[in-house]
Amino acid sequence: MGTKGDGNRQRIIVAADNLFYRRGYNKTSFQDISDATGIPRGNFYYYFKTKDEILNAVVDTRVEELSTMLKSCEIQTDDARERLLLFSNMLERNRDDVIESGCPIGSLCTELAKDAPVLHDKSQQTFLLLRDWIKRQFEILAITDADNLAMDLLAKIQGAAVMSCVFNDSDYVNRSHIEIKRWINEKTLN
Amino acid sequence: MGTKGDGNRQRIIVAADNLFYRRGYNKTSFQDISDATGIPRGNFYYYFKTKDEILNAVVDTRVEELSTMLKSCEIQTDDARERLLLFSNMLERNRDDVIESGCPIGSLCTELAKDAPVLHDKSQQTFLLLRDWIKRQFEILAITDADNLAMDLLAKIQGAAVMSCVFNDSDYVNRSHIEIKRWINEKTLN
DNA sequence: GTCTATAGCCGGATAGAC
DNA sequence: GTCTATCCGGCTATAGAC
Repeated sequence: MGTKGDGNRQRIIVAADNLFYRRGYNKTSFQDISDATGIPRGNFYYYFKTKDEILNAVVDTRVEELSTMLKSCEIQTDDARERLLLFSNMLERNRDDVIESGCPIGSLCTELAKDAPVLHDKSQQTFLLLRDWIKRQFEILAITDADNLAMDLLAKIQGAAVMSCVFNDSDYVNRSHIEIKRWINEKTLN
Repeated sequence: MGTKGDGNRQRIIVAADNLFYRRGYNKTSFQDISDATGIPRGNFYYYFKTKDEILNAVVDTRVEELSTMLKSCEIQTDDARERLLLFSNMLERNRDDVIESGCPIGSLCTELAKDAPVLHDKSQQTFLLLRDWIKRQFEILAITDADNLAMDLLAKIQGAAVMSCVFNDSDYVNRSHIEIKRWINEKTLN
């Protein structure tokens, strides 16, 4: 804590986070992270025992950051419907990245579901946080099947992310964001 | 044609298809395909110059097989609404595989979108075939925005695939298939 | 057409000097 | 804490015998 190494550790996590997203976990090498940070390959093992540990740290960071963002939605308004719309607006800001590389959360999870059960479980944590938060918003509104609705909203978001990435289609992204907001209103109004 | 080698070529494609799906393209090695087929590694280069060429052959095969399946839907009924429902039933048969490894088409495309533009373009072909076929069914029913509806249906399917794989949730898969059929009926009836 | 051997590279991980 | 040198294994791909 407070030592110089913490800065490097953080820089490794940030660079790895970005590379895992743009290139995928399996295609990202220590050399790639070294190139991005300027920190020599061999040095990584002072901060992390294995590549898997870097992934763990990346997911922990994502969970923390997402948690902070969701809390900021809660601070901005007490209306759970408006919170869900704020959350949807947050997604819109990642438009261009999603077209290029898909959803950072969904694509990582899908990649790690293949032949890497331990890492898949870890990457799932980001989804669990989201699912629970969305569910709570529906519960606040006294809507039944809150958990199913949370799954449906996440599915809508993931479906839109896959399609916009597959077809590199920015018009589709815009359409789907409008549709997501319409859906939130349909489910939460009256 | 008709030579012995065509049989081996085909066996390589089938094994690679399966492995690309279960392990991902990047994690699948020639050794893996060799283990699965019994054909020695070095022998692959008689049939394919590079790993990328194997992917090309795999996608070509998928496009052909999917095309055959869609044509069988067309033969079974002239009612485009029923065709879409038949297509939805086809998806249901892959339930367990989707929970384990996601959608074969979507997950491959998402993986290759990252840092492999040429391969991404190739893998897109399967989606283009689907999109066009679904669109034509809506057009037959004289429904406007046929292409947008095709995208919406594909997005629903992809979203459901991602979520069921992320959470290994077979209840959710069942729910989502019911919802997809309800959606098809909603859009095509009256 | 089939198979073995191996080149040549790059990956993750380690050892140890400073 | 930082950095270099290096091991070892697995990878794609090639050469060439049969």
